[in-house]
Amino acid sequence: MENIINHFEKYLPLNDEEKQALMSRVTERKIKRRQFLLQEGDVCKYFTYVQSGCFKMYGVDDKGVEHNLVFAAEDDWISDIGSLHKELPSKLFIEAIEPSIVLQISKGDLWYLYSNHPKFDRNFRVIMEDKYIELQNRLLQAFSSTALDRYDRFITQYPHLANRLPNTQIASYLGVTPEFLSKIKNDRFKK
Amino acid sequence: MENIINHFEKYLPLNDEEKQALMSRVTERKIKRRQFLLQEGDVCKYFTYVQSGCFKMYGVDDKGVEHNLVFAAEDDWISDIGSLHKELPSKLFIEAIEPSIVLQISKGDLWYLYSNHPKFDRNFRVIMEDKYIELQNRLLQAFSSTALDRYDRFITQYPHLANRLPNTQIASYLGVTPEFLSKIKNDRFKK
DNA sequence: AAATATCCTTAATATAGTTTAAGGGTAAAG
DNA sequence: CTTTACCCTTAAACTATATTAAGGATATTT
Repeated sequence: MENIINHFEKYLPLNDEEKQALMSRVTERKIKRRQFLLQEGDVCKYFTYVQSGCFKMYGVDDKGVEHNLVFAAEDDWISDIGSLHKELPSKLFIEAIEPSIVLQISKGDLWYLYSNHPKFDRNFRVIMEDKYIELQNRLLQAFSSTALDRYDRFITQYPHLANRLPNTQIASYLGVTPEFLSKIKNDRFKK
Repeated sequence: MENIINHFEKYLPLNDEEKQALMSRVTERKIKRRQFLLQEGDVCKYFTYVQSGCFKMYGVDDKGVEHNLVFAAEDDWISDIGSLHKELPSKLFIEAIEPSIVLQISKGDLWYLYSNHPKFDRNFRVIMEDKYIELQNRLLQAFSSTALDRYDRFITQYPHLANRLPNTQIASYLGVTPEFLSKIKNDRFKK
């Protein structure tokens, strides 16, 4: 629980009342490797804070191939925002890559925090903005640079993830096959 | 001015005081074709509502090729959120594709509206969410479907844009060259 | 209305990335 | 501690898309 409080206090200090409100609205869960927080067709019910472990959020195409949209490790958030806010069935999966511990806030509790403690309003808006910016950069990269460039940037930008994740997951994030990523790494090493 | 009020009232009705606050914080500008609202290296100063006309927001790669991230036509918003909120130099351009009329809100005025009229807070959060969802879908598509599929979805999802925009702009949005888009369209027609 | 700039198409050649297949290596689960 | 499942690599054949080049068609600007 301390982690999530520290997380918010990176932006703005919380008073005791706010800490209390947050802690009472959050549910801790232990998640096994390969367990799902969300499956395609279900409505996303929670905004999830990752206390420890690691998750991927991905879509599956017609051929059954998975495409990783985002990873979330310790001290990060994960949710299908679209499904959560509009209460529509998700097209995505959220799955644990490692055994994990999460803190979840339901949509109702999130609304409660927003309207009773405006500080959370601002905090969550900043979180959303950061996520938006991340996606925008990713999209620009996807269109304007080669797979090798994207790999280079990935390992410099997310070194903690690059070490932990199997290459097959990184390949899916970069938008290439594992075979091609293997080739990229080999070519890169030779230089 | 009526347009922007109608726009907000799609979500929630505004009272006179709110309408007044909005109208007094908004600046109308006439923009010529090819005029920029934002250029790479500048800090994005405004959240812009498009009353009439059409804009593109794009990045330019090492080779000088433009990559369209989003379009915004009548009754839509456009801004480099990252640059606006963090006050950092943008890596993007926002340029008019047609002669346009816009209503702009500065960051300061936006903050004023948020803190004095909570309804705008909710409205702008919904706008942001919608933009986020749009980007997320676009990213998933970029990785999981072929250029032909992306083109098909584009013309069914944005028919009003598909008619108006030159193919070269659509190609840049889809992430292909104009030559290849031309081929796609030809193949598609033959079926 | 003329002049200029931009846009669209076609086609040949080139390339980044995929597919298929197969063997060996590593980590998870019983 | 063994077995099963997953992961990584290599390489050859294949495919979607890029590049280059060039001519004709539309718009915009003068």
